[in-house]
Order: sequence, then structure tokens, then C-alpha cells
Amino acid sequence: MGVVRKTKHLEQVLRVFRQSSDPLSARMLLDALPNEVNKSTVYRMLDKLEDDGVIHSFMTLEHIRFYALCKGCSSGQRVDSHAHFQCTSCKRVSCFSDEIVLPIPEKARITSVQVLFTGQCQSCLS
Amino acid sequence: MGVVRKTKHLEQVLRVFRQSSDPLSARMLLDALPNEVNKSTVYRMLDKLEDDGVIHSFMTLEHIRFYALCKGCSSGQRVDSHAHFQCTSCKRVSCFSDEIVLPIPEKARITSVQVLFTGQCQSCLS
DNA sequence: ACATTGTTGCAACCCAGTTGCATTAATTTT
DNA sequence: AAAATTAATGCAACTGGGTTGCAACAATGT
Ligand SMILES: [Mn+2]
Ligand SMILES: [Mn+2]
Ligand SMILES: [Zn+2]
Ligand SMILES: [Zn+2]
Repeated sequence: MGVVRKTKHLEQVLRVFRQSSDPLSARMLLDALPNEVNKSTVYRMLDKLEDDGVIHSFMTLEHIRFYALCKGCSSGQRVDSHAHFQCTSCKRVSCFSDEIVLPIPEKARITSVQVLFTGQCQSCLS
Repeated sequence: MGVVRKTKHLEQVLRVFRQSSDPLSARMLLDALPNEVNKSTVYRMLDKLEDDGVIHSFMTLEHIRFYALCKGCSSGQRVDSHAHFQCTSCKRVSCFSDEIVLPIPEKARITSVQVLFTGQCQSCLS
């Protein structure tokens, strides 16, 4: 079951996501929230928002889950995936703007795809 | 630093990987090994094998790391990625045989890509 | 205002993965 | 072959992301 009631915390969570250009982990979100919020509460909000399709999540190399606002995959049919990138030096996670079109395997009923590029970001290269 | 000495455990680990068509988690590997092996040892062997490029790893939705033998990305240049699939019902993880060709973003020096499809496998559908 | 029920905080818990250290075993040197 | 060297192993304690049961609280409908 997704979000039902519009609570203060929920509004703040959504505001933090909108103001961030990058995906966030639960820990980063906790630190970014203006009020002190219990971590259980944060995890439960994230679960519900994902249930509702408002956010997507994906795992990074350090087995930490990151979350980002969904930007329009909701329309249904196609399995869309905007890819993500993690810098192996500074560990920062970011979105790739370009949509990636993937051939969908026939062997199963695919409902989502996660693409994670890794390497070194510009600032870590220079 | 990668593997240096050819120990009994290491041979058994490689044998298990060769006999398995699917990627394995550390837990699955532990259970598949003929001898009782300490989990720290297993994790350390996996680390070293990945350092050496013998195996690749990727995270699944339940934040569990899976490992699979590298099948020929070693030749260098191209960022190759054979995609993986996890069934959301039975949680089984498998490889997709078809190589996936991805446009490599210019914004960073990409060294690897992970692609994880999720959905329902054939047997869970029927 | 009241009843209903979703949400929150708390504390305890789970589990994948890590780490420090003493012991063991593979490889090199003599 | 024996000794020396050092990588690999087992163990136990630990870390940290994430979960869960439950009582207290707060949003929503009437
Ligand atoms: Mn989306
Ligand atoms: Mn490979
Ligand atoms: Zn970086
Ligand atoms: Zn299945």
C-alpha cells in the first residue's frame, strides 16, 4: 500500500528530492531533512513512494540503495530506464539524462531495468 | 592484490562457478562448496578473483551481491555487459546470453556497466 | 468533537559483509 | 629435505543498512 495521508514529513521528503539533481540514499535523505526524523519512518516513506511509482530505487556498488524521482516512465508500456552513474573514486551517484533503449528479452515478463555505469567522473579525472 | 597461491578452497570455488549456469551469492557459494569453509575466507577469495578479473559482481534488489565468471570482456577496449535478470517472485538470478550494446556516455571515463532486468520468469508465470 | 486508521518513534533485531589477529599451509630459499 | 617466508584461513567480534512489533500520535471523514 502506498502513501495515503499528506504528512509534514512526506512533504519535506518530496521537497528534498525535487531540490536534488542527484539520487539520494536513505542516509543522505535523513541528513538533508530539516527536522529530525526517525530512520524507520524514512524507510517506510521511501517504500510507499516507490510503491506509488513516485520514486525509483537502485543498488550501488557498496550495496546501498539510492532513490530518485521518476521522470515519466509511468505512461506504461515500454520498459524505460534512465541510467545511473557512480564514480568509483568519490562514490558520487548521478543520473544520466539520455534515455537508454534496451532490447527486451523474450524469456521473461520484464517490468523494469536498472543500468548502472561505473568509472571516474570529470572532477575526479582532472 | 589478487590471488597468489593455488589453494584447495580456491580450486573448489572455481569448480562450483564453472558448474553453475547462474550467478551465485556468497551464501549460495558457501552452501555449494564440498568442504566447510569460513565465510570470511569466501568473501576474501571472491574479492581477489574479482580483482583479477576472473569474476564479475553485481547487486540485486535485495542488496545481495552476486558473482559470475567473466566470459570474455577481458580483451580490453569495449565496455561490455552481459545483462542479468532477477525474478521478483522466486528471486532467482540468471544471466542473459545476448550481449547488450550500450551507448557510452561521454561525461565520464566509464569502466563498467551493470544491467539488471527484473520481472517474472517463465516458470513463475505459468 | 469523535471515531477511525494511517503514520511515527523507539528499541530491538536481522543479516550481508568487514576486520584484527593468531594459526596454518603454500611457495621460496637455503 | 629442512627452514624461512608470507599468503591464506578460521574465529570472533564488529559495522551498518535495513526491518519489525508495538504503543503513542496525528490526519481525515462524519
Ligand atoms: Mn522513471
Ligand atoms: Mn564479463
Ligand atoms: Zn568522482
Ligand atoms: Zn521466478
